[in-house]
Amino acid sequence: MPRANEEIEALLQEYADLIAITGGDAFRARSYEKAARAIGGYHADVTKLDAKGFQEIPNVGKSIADKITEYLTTGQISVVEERRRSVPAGVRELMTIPMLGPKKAMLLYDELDIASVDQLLDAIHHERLRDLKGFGEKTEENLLHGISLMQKAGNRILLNAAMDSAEQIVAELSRIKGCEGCTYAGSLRRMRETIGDVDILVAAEKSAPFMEALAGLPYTAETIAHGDKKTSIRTTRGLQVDLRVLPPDSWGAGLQYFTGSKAHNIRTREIAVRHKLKLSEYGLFDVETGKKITSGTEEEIYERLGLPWIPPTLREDRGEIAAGLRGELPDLVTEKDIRGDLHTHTDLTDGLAPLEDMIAAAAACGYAYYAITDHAPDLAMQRMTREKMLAQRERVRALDRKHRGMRLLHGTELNIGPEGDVDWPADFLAGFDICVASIHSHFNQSRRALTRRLIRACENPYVAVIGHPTTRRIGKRPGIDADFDAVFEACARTGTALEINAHLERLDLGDEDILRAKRYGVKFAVDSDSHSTTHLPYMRYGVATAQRGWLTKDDIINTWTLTKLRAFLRPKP
DNA sequence: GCCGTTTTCGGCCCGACTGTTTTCAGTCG
Repeated sequence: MPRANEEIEALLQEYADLIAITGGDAFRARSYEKAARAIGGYHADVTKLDAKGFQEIPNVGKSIADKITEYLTTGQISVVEERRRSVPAGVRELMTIPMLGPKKAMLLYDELDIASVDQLLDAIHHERLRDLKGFGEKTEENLLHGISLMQKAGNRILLNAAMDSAEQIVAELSRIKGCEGCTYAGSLRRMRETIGDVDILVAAEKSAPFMEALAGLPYTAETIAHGDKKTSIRTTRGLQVDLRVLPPDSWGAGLQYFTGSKAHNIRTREIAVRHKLKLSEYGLFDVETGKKITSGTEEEIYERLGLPWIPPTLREDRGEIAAGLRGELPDLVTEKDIRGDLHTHTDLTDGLAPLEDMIAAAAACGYAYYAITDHAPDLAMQRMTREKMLAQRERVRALDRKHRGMRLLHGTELNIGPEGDVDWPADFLAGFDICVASIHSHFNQSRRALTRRLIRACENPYVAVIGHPTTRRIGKRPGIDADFDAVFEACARTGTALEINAHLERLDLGDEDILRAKRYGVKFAVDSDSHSTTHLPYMRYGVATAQRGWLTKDDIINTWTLTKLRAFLRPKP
């Protein structure tokens, strides 16, 4: 279901992990990692390339090209299968725990036969790690913390992974004769940042053809439940998909019910009760007569309850019902309001695509303007220099207006150091059209230090946007512990925008922080933080997150005209 | 395993932090 590029990326990444676990050449492991990333982010579909085309992908040579060919013809890569046999899958799973890399994972397996997270937990609780070389009390504590973080994320998967599966299934089921409507509902329709399982709804008179089709899809690994009204399957990737087939005339009620959230539905049902009505997945009914009033569309149901239609991204019982009753729902930003992307990378630093490719892909998104913001030198691994940056600027200037008239902004993503200072002095920063500044390290400073650090960055006259403000990685790392109310206040005071980073592991700021920040009058920038042309479309998830934070286009600087945006980007007094 | 202003070998993003050690290995961004 994901495109072949992603399948191969996952396989090669797995191979790299297996090499690292079994103590193979670290540089060889790294080669596979680099190739995996390059293939995953490559603009062209590998199934459309020939063997020669594979080697045009950066970091892919003869050996890896052969492995791609093998995968496309046989569906697997034999050396990966071989290595899998010598290392239990659970050992690799251990590596997903923060602080646990290949060496420690293998040591745990070799010495203590630990090959799953549960076994590790058990061993920690029985103090069996104490005698292991390199493991101490603090390590145990960190492991427990890491495991609890993972378990809090549970089996939920990232938004785009669920969306890819759902859209594919919807496309398949929509083709079946008798389908009068088909869409996804649940937390996916509400665009929550992680998804537990996917709910698909179909409107049709007969359910059987749809149930059978779902059970028979190539990526269906097992059927969990199979009935008249509902079928549940698990995909080969472990994602649960529930399909419900509704009679066409109860489409609206079903969609409203299965979209949720539960808390939102409780509110709507309470309103129904007050109107002497009953709302269920089958429709809106008169309590006394039992007669159905309406069920065809969501709009009709909300209307009969005295409400305007409420966008799914707002249905979290965060005041949307009350706002709807007052007629004060926000006019939410949409993807077509976005005029440009203000945080993107190229292969000059850690991006995968050359400048020209990124710009062409951005122009194809229909943007009026686009900012290139490669990393600055304080992220030492990026090896940035003033000279490289100035040379890039010349190329950017030369490409200005050359793609569908799209205007280019030359910017940078600065690193906010431990004391809140950034890479370059004022005179050099003044040469950029836009400076995004973000935290990339020293996450464990005190709350006071972190707060001061972010506020100092806001106070820098050249910093226009704070990138991924909390620096969380969903399911991997919590956000930093800063006093964000103080930061939001500083952003509003200094005219610094906060980013809504659309990277699926970040979605940072998240919806709840956005709601809080908005109350301070802060402006936002919804950015993809693309490191490849294939990342540009993730903008949609940033916009959805902005919607979940109740933002309108006035709140978001990259919906503004270039003139208005440039005024905002001018150095602060 | 990939790559080339270093060109068929010999490097490979670099530095810092952490917890363990008592001088460093492992992990991370």
